[in-house]
Amino acid sequence: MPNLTLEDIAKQAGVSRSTVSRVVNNNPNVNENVRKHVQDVIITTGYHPNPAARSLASQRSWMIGLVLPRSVSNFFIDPYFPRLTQGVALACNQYNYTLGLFLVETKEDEKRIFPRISRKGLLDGILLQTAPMSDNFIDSLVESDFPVVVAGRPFNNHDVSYIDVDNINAANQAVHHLIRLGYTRIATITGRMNSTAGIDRLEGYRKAIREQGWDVDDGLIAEGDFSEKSGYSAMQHLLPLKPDAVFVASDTMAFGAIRAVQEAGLHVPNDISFIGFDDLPIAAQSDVKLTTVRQPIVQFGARAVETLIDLIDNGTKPTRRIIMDTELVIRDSCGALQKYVDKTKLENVNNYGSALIY
Amino acid sequence: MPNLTLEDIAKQAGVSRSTVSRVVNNNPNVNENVRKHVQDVIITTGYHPNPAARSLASQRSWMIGLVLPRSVSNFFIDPYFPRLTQGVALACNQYNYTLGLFLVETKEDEKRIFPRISRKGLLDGILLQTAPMSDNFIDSLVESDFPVVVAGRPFNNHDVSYIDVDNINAANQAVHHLIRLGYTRIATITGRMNSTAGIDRLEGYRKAIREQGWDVDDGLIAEGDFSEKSGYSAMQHLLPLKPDAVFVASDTMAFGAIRAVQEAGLHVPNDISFIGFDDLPIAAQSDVKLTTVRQPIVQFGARAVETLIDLIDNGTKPTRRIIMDTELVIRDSCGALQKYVDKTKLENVNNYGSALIY
DNA sequence: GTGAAAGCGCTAACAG
DNA sequence: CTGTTAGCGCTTTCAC
Repeated sequence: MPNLTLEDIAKQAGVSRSTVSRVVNNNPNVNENVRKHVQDVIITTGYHPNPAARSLASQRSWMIGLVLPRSVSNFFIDPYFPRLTQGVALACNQYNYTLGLFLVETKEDEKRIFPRISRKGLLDGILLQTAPMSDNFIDSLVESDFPVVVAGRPFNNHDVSYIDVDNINAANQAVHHLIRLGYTRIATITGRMNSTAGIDRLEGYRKAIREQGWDVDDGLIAEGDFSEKSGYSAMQHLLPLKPDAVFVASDTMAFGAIRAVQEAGLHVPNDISFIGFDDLPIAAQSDVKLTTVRQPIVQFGARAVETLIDLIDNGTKPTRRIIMDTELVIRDSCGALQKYVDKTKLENVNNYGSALIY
Repeated sequence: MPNLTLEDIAKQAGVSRSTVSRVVNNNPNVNENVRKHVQDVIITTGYHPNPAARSLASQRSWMIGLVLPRSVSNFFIDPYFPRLTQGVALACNQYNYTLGLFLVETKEDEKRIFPRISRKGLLDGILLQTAPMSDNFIDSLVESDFPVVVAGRPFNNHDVSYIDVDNINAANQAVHHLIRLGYTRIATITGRMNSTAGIDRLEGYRKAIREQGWDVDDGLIAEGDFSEKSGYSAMQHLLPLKPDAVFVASDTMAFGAIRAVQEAGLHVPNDISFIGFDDLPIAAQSDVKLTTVRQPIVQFGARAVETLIDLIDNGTKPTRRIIMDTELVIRDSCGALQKYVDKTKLENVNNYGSALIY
C-alpha cells in the first residue's frame, strides 16, 4: 500500500482537500454527515497524515526534546534518569507529542545537537536537565524565546521556567526526623556540590541543625558524588567521628555508606541510623530497608511535559516555577520503628510534612 | 534573530537557492570558491536548515524510533533498557540521526503511536524491542517494507532483521563452568518464559546438562520473571532440593536468590554457588561479588543502529541477523576463586569461550 | 558548475 | 459549511 495523501482521501470521499484536513484536525466547521463519511474513508483506507508536511505547513512538529547533558548521561545507569524519562515519555503519549531523546555525551555531540534542536522546525519545545554545563545553552534558548523547561533548579538566575522538588525542605524534614528520634551527632553525605540538588540538600541539613540550636560541624559533612562508591568512602571518613545518624543525599550513596558500616562490624540502625534520598525500588527490598525521601519522579516528568506544553501554547512569559513536594518514607534504617513500636506514637513523631510508614 | 531560510542565505551570498542547498548537502558540483563563500555566510549568519522542510522534500527525516513495548517498559527500572537506550542514543549522535523514544505502556498508547510511526514521514526506521505483544506489529512492518531491526530474537519466524546476544551459548558456557568446578546438583532460575531471552537461556542450561551426560531434572528448574522478588521466591522453592549451584538468568534475580539463601542461614559460595546474567554495575560491588555473563549492551545498541541505517540506505532485503558474543566474568559467587587460588589453573578451567577474572 | 522551476503533503486564510 | 489558493522551506530534476 503506497502512502496516501490528503488528496487521495479527498477524491475518494468526493470532497476537497480542505474538508479532509478539517476532519483530520477536528475542526468544528464541517457538516456532520460529511465528517462521518470522510472519517469512514480515512479508516477504511488507513490514512494517516504525513508529519513532515504537517510540521512544515503549521510550524508545529508536535515533538518535544528531552536533553540530558554530558555530566548526567553517564548517570544513565542511575535509576533517576530512566524514571524521569519514563514519566516524560508517558506524558508525551498522553498529549500526542513525540519525544526526541538527546544524550549529550561529548563536546562533539553538543555541537551537532544544539543547533539542530534550538531552531524551530524539529522541536516545539525542550526539556533540559539542569547541569553545570547547561547554563550557556539555557541563556541562548531564553534569548531566542524558545519554549524550554529546565528539570531541576538551574545554577544561575536565568529568567527561565523550571521544575524542581523542594530539596531544601525535604532534607530539612529528614534531619528533623533524626533529631526527634534523639540522635545528637548527625552527619551528612552530600551529593555533588556542582549540582543544585546536592547544594540544596546540604542546605536543608544545615538549616535543620541550626534550627535545633546546634552548631553545624563541618567535619560531619562528607562530600559524595551520588555514586555508591562515593557513599562508601565518605562513610569511611565519617566513621572515626562516630556519628549516630547520617542523612545521605541519595539512596545509592546510602547503600554504599551502609556497606562501609557493616564492613566495620557495626549495625544499622542499632549503631548508626540512615536516611537516604530518592526511594529507589531497592530501598524497600534491601537487606536493611531504607528510610528515605521519596521523589515523585514519574509525576515530575509528567508535570514537566505539561508545563512545557503550556509554554508552547501560551507563550514563554511569564516564566513558570513548579516546586513539587516530597514524602518521607519511614522504614528500618532510621531506627524509628524500633523506638516506637506503637505506630500511634510514630505518627506523633511525624507531625511535620507528609510521612509514610512501610 | 528570525529563522533564516535558504533564500536568505542565497541572497546574501549572491547565488541561487540551489547552490546553497548543494553546499549544505556537500554536493561536489560546486565551485570551490563559491563553496567557501557560501559557507562563510552560513557560519556568520548561523543558518541551519529547517528539518521539517528537508524531510518533506527529501522524504527522509534522519530520525529513527526506539520502540519499547508495554511489557518491557515497566522494566525501565531495570538497568538493561536504560543502557540499551544509551547505546542507541550515542550511536544516533554519531550518525547524525535524531532519536525518537516510544514507550508503549497501554493499548491506548499503541493505537496512537503505531500508525504515526509506521508510515513514512516521521521516522526513517524503527528499532523494536522484542516482546510477546510485538509480533503483529512486526508483521505489518515487514509487510510494508518499512526498515526495522528487532532487538532480541522475535518469537515467530518473521523474515525480519534482528540483533541478539547468543543467549543459548552464553548460558551453556556458564553452566559448563559450574560443572567443571565440580558441582553436581545444578539448578536454574529462568527468566520469563514468554521472552526469547528467558527461553534461550534455559535451553543453554539444558544443553549443558545433557552434554555432561546427565538427565535434566525439571524439579531443579524454577521460573522467574527477571525481578528481584521472583529470584527470591524461586530460590525459596529450590532450597529444599539442596542444589549446590544455581545458574540464574539475570543478575537482579540472582541478588534475590542470594538474599533467600542468606536468610536461610547459608553462605555463598560455600554452601551454594551462583552465576548471574547481565553484569550490572552492582554485580562487582555487592556484598557477594557476582560471577555473571556480561552482555555488551551499549555496543549492542550501537550495532543495532548501524544495522538499521544499513537497511535504510541499502534496502531491507536480505534481512540481516546479528548475533553478539558474551563474556563470562568470574568473581566470587561461583566459588572458582576459592577452589583455584592459582590463576593459572583457573585459566585452564576456562578453556572455553571468553572469560575474565576480576 | 549554476539557476529556474516544479513539487514534497499539508495548513490556513480567503472567498463564496 | 466548503472549495480555491497560496504558501511552509527545502530538494531535485532539467536546462543552460
